[in-house]
Amino acid sequence: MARGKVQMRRIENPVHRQVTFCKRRAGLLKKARELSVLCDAEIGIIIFSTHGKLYELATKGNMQSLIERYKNSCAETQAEGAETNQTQETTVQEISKMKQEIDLLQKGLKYMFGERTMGHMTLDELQSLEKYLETWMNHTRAAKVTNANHVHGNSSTEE
Amino acid sequence: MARGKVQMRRIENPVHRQVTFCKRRAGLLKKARELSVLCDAEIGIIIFSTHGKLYELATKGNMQSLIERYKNSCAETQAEGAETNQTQETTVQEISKMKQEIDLLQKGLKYMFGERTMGHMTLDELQSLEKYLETWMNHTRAAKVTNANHVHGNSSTEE
DNA sequence: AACTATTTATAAGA
DNA sequence: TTCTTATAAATAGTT
Repeated sequence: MARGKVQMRRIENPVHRQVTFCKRRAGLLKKARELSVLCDAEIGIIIFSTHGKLYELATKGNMQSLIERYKNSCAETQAEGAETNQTQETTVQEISKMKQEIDLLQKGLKYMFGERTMGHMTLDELQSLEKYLETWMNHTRAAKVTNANHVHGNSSTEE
Repeated sequence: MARGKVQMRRIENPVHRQVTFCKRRAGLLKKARELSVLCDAEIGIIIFSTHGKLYELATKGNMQSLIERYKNSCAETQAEGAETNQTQETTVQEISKMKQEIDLLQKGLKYMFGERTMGHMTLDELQSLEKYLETWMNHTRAAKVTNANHVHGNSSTEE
């Protein structure tokens, strides 16, 4: 991009290619961070060099949680295509809320499995977490009953 | 970057933010494609807008295969770390287990927030979920006490 | 969506 | 490899 245009094809000289890779990789990640901050977007980037070395960026949380969100989003898109009906109106907000919950739950999980991240959970977070767990457990128990009913007999309304 | 520098913070004006998001997103994806071609790298980008809309790029194959490669690469890196010191031995397994838990918890969350995915949870999954919630709630309560203690006084062992 | 004045990224050279 | 610099590219504000 400077001192001469660059042809858009693989750089054959390995030294040039390596140098360009370093520079442009840095540029790409910088641009991604800027986009994330300026526009409040969540961005993940995975780069494998020619030789298989991994470089990554996740602007919120970690790559794992981003991948989970990605998978969910894909699943939803497919579901929308199948449905095309009204129940999607509130989905954006619900998803946003879900994301927060998942973050909270992931923190909790880490703690539960013995990592020393408890220090990163505030008292407020812990209290929220406990509240969710309680509510949730009730839901789960109710679901278990319903689900058991379905298994044992009337499944007329299932998908 | 043109006609005036831009402050590196969230653009508050929603119209400006949206326009910038479009422009910079296009720029970022272009840069990624160029890097991939010039340097023969495999690149994946996942972008969630403020409103949760997904944009993605995978320069070789599809995102799914890239994610698989990413997970393998991470697992290898962790395994290497494990060889160096002993306390990492079980980390890969723990992470794998955690991932399963998160999947379970996400399913549960979806149900809790009223999506119709309950049909996708088996009775077994619901029972596991309930068990985890119970165990977890106990942990959380214990943590709350510990955390409160730290807040109120002895913080001698904190980082 | 198209236009430019500027800023930013970067290819080549030191 | 890191720094410099001429130039290409990206883009913020405008129309």
